[in-house]
Amino acid sequence: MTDSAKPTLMVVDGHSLAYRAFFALPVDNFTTKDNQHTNAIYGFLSMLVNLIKAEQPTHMAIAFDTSRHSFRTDEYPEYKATRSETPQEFKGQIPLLQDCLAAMSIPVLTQEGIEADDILATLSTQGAAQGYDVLVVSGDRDTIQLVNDEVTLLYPSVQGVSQLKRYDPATVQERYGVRPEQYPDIAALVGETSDNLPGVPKVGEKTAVKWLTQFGSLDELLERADEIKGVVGGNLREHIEDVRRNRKLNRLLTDVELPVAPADLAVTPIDAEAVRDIFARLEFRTLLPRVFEAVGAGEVADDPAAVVEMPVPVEVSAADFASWASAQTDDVALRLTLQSGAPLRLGAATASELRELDWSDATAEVLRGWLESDAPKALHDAKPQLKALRRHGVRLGGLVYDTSLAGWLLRPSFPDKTLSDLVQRYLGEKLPEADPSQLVPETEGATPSQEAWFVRRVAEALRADLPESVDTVLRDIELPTLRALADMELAGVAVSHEVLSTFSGELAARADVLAQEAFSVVGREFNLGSPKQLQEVLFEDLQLPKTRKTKTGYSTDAAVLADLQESHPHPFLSLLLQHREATKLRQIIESLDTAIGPDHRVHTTYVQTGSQTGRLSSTDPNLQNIPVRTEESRRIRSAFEVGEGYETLLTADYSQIEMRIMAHLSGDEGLIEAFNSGEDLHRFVGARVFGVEPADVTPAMRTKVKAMSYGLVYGLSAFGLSKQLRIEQSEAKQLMIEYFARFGAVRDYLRASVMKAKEVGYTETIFGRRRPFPDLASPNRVLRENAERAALNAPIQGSAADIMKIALFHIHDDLHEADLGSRVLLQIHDELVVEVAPGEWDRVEQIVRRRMGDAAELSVPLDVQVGRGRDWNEAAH
DNA sequence: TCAAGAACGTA
DNA sequence: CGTACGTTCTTGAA
Repeated sequence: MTDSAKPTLMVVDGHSLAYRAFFALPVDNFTTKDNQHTNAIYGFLSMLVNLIKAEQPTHMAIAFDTSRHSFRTDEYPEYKATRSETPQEFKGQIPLLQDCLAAMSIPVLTQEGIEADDILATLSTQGAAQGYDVLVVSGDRDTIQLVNDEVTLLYPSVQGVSQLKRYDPATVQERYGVRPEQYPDIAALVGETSDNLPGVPKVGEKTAVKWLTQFGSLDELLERADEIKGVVGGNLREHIEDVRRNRKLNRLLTDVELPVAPADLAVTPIDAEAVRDIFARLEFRTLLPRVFEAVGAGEVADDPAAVVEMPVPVEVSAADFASWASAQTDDVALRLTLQSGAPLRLGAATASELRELDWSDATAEVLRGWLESDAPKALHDAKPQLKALRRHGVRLGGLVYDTSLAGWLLRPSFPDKTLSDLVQRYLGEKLPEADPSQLVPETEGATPSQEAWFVRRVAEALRADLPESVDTVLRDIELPTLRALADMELAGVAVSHEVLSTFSGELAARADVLAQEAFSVVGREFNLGSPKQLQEVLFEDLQLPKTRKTKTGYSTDAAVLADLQESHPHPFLSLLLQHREATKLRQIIESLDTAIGPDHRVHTTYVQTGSQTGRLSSTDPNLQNIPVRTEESRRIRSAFEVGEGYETLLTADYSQIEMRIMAHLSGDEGLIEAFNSGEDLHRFVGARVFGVEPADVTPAMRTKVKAMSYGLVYGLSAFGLSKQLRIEQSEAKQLMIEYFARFGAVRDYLRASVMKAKEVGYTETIFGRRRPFPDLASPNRVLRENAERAALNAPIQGSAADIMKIALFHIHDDLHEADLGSRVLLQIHDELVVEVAPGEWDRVEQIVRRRMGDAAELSVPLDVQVGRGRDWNEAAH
């Protein structure tokens, strides 16, 4: 504890601590929407706030290095020369950090040619002499020399910047075995690798301390260096000049001419407005109250925009609700709470009023008019609420905003899903929630109208943040898609339990037989599903060669086993593969079977915010990965049947949509011609690449260019291509050369597209959907190259997803508007499954073909394949 | 009971 | 050392 009578001067090495924060905090969580990295700033400020709160300094300053150049480099050019280049992502944060400090009225000190630590040394010396308790905060060990009875060092521990270790003379003595002012002597002898200051070989801390204790001082030691015996003695004598130089360089300057004295550094009130501004720009929400709390000055409440008094919820009758809602001109935020998919209570919020009521069939009738009208409504995660209303015969109209979709569009990589997450991130507040683990919660959760009020405010914050193109995607693509998805989920798809269970029985019997055979081949029984036990059998019992390494052992995946089978044929391998196949299919069937509802249909849930690219995902169960590749596995698809009261299933899929998008985006004339020629794509490309007539393209040639074409979309390498095609890397490389010789614009486009992404920090689809890629600027090669491949793929996969969504909601809306009974059931990325009502085939087919074909205006046609059948398998063409 | 990893299904 | 997903199973720690 510091003496409360004395003022406390805190001096901080801004550079070294921010640098530590930079490496301690994951950049992913600290990147603004315009891709400014903020991890170092956040980490530093967070630490500073904690320090201020704990230490209550009366005077304060933060020192920064100006550049790497200093009087030390003049003296010894190699000083710090081995330090790797400071990452650009770090450098860019320093000016912003200094802006923050300026707003917080904390003096920032820099001096040309002088390092931050010299400034600290000078101030701490002056401060101690003038009767201050001094706290030096630095990540540089050289500052240990400053410690004395008046000066305490706070040094970050290995755990990171949040944990500071306190060094007073006793602690230094205990840790290093010498007095603080002797520490530089040790450092001089041992050397400092990070500063590129070599010391005496074979001399570590232990030896240095021993010598210093023995001789009393460094000068004495160097004077009598010939008294030291052995190899280290020789080393010392040989490196005596290095030691002198080190000692000279690690002595901190205590007489730097500074424009300020300790007395000028008195803590002054912060500029609340400026802090709020810059924190908003850096998207720091939670830090703001912490800063205000720590400095105890400037109330958050002095900004009227920041204080938002929540109105009191008013319980109303359905009739009152209806007339109140109808009178609103602005958006109304809605929140319908549910219990097992059924409406419970409805809450609504405007900027100044909250209304709520219990849901019942009677309220449904009274509210129907307003709910179904175009009166603008904002919701969070509208889909389940839409579905609940639909089950009660209400079709919600006027959905103009969904904060869950908006939050995802702005930051597709963030896991923010719940309203609570968004309130935390965009308002920096906590959504009141009842503790679910308590029967009688201590804190009340928010009521529906209070939640709606938060929805409204989050929507406002998001509207301000969303770039225009992204807002267009929200309105013109995502919201209409949401309505279609709600209906698709409600409809479900008819699945035959009989077909599934027959198949499942067969597979179970087969898996048993295969397992028994496998056991007899190996000579013992074990769990075929356990990779661990499997490895024992493969590599110990059977003595097969070790395969590709995984984190936990050796891989036993299908590709590896197939390779193994080729090099070391063994009956067990094929039995194992067949067993895997049978059990996998059975697994899928079982999960599908248990998902069949009382209506004999399976209702998946489409997660609209489930991908980073704009695709949908499907869960509970996932209907987007139903097997199709093998003849046998397609029996599962034949269990997906046309439902009672409907005539047939229609499937429609885009052929090669991603390649078409690539042709469009790249403008490659060869590829565009390929799609306009009507020739089979891979045959056409093969003919060009191998210089033969299309008719003379062999299946092997076709396979190669097909793999290459698809690989392009994923950013594949010659290595990857060779592995995929099981050919030599040199041949793969040659294939790529030939390919690009004919389709060079494709390569040019892909290159340019990644370059552009590096520049602006995000990729964009044809329709303006964005995906940020902070890692494109990463100094870590693996991270950066992964980001490059993903950035290559994102506009292509994302544009395809946009196109399919546009087609989907148009079809959905057309069917509804034309009063047709037919309905879309499934979306599998580039395929739709439609249940066609009796007598509607022709009209439905026309709508589907037209809407899919016209979903986007590309420089190549969008080819749509349509199939028809009683079940999904039959309907596939 | 939970999380991580391996494996594998789809586009 | 090819993108994007979700599910199941085993395993080992809690």
